[in-house]
Amino acid sequence: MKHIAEIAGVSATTVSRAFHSPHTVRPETYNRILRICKKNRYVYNATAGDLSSKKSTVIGLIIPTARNSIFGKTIMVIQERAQEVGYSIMLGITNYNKMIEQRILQQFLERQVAGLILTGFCIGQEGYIKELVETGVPCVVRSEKLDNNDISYVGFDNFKAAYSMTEYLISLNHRRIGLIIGPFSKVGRVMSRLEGYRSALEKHSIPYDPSLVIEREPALIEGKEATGLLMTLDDPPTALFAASDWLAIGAMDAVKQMGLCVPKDISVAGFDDIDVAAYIDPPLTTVRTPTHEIAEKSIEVLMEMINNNGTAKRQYCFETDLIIRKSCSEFKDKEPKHLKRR
Amino acid sequence: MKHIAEIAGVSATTVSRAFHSPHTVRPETYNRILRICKKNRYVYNATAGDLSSKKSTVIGLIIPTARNSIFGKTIMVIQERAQEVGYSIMLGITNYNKMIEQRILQQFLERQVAGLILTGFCIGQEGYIKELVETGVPCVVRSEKLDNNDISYVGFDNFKAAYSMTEYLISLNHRRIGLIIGPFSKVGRVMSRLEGYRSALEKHSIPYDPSLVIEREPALIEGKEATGLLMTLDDPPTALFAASDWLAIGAMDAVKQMGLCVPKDISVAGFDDIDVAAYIDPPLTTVRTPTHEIAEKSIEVLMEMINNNGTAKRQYCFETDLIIRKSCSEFKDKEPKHLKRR
DNA sequence: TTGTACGCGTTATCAA
DNA sequence: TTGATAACGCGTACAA
Repeated sequence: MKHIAEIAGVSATTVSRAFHSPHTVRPETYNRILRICKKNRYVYNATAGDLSSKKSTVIGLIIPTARNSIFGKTIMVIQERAQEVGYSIMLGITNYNKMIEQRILQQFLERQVAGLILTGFCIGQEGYIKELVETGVPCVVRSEKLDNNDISYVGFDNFKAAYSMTEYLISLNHRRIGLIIGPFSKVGRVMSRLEGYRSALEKHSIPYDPSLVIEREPALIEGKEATGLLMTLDDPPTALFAASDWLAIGAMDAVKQMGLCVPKDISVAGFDDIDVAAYIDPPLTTVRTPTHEIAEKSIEVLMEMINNNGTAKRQYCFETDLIIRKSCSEFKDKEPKHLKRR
Repeated sequence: MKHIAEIAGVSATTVSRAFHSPHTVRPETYNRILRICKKNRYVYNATAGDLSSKKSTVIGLIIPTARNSIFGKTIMVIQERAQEVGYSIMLGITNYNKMIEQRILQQFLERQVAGLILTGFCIGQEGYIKELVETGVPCVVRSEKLDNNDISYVGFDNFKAAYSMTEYLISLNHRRIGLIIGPFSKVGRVMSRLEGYRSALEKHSIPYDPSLVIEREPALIEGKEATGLLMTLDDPPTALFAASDWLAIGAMDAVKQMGLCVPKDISVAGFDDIDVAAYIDPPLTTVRTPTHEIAEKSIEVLMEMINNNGTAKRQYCFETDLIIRKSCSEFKDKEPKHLKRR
């Protein structure tokens, strides 16, 4: 910049002004400066600019995994919106690991991010996050509904969503409902799902059987393996609720390979309503979460907080929908192959 | 830092040293400093540090879309490796749009990224990229095989991969092979795929029919729609080569909804070998690209370049594999329903 | 082992 | 409309 200033015969200050407030500099000078910048391939140093102005134009986005396409969508929406208002995205992936989450958070803070979008957080981090917020770091938690009123969030009710799917399965006369679920021991929103499942069972006086619940990371192969375990139980389930569509698709594959038929022999339900869910055979009955809306609202809220010094707290809880397709059917006693055999 | 220094009764320099070369400061002093940092919740300002040391510990990653799970994998691997060596990832998504690509590139440059990992680049950008490289910005292009020797890349031969799949379909006696393909008019590596297809046809003296080629962004719904178009042709294809698994899965769905059977009535082949490809019914025959290896090698090469002032140029071209599953079969005259009907 | 002085590339402030 | 000067928070060189 100093260099450009010399060539243009003006002060560095004027060059700086040419960038952030062009109207305050004489058009003539302005054009000359710009021309010289082009010619000398000058690139503005946003790092120095941020330092000097004590601002920041990067926001940190933390997600647990990028394998899942719902996070892909989220990333796209957020990055696009951020771009529009001149912000860049720093991305961190935790793998559901608390240590990594901590490290990334620390890294982002050191990088002076203007704000943070978290996808929930690991169990035991709430205190830390709260501290952050108190320090004045704009921060919105997405995909989760928090009890804490001090933290902004944009999410949905995981408990309720899982509850209603479980209840739907129960309404189909299922009593032995297997649950293949994400890392509930690590992440609050997944724990809420488990609680929703348990609560629905309880409501309908169905005893909770821990052997029907398997904790797995959301991936096809995990769903497949877990299903293998579940189906070899002495008293196997007649329905499988996989709290992630990937797990569900993996589960369906396992079931088919056992020579069983979905939903005739066993019902399978998912969670998320990813795009493929409708393309699977049979199309997957699942819970639709408003991924797109959440992503949009998250960045919107964050920008609002940034422009208000992190003061404004917003909490949005979107509705989820039960998407009934063809992978679940009513349980009729003794019909399923795997039960008959015994 | 100055503040911490005052409290600790040392100079700011010493505090600084306590962070990046602890061994040069007396243990006693070191511990005191660290304690005070904790107590005062001091967070290091990496932005200022980078500015001062004229280094940077963030690398820019540019991808066309996050919807595709192969990019998800890529992101995870790269972000993980980067994390390990203390680098942060800035993410940019171009949506296959040249203007956006330009803007993101510019933004990243202004942010003083230490290096760049590009997923190919839009047609017409090569000059710009080359300029970048000449300027000394460490830069590796992934997922593509470049003709240009001045640019580092870690990719595979898109031409060859498409060629061999097309040839495989031809070996199955198909002569009318529909091609549903990504934005080849925008992106070089997709164009290579198209050329591979054409070249294979030519080799086997099959005339190229433009009406059999449809350009779509890689998404389920696009594959579905494109297939609808293709199947209503006067002389419809007997095989569909979708140059992305998502397109292929969409295509299979369309085919099924027409009451046709894969592969009996029509063969469908994909590209990428995403995880679900094996879970679809019938399992998808596709081209496996070494996503994981490419991601790993990309970041490895980039780090190497960064440590060598961007001097070292590396070019890696990995092999792709034909994964033969069940979605393609030999074409026997007059057997397919949609041909019989006519 | 520690401190001083200076510079990194920009913006803010104030004065001209 | 423009410029001089002092920050911003840190690293580096050199001296002590």
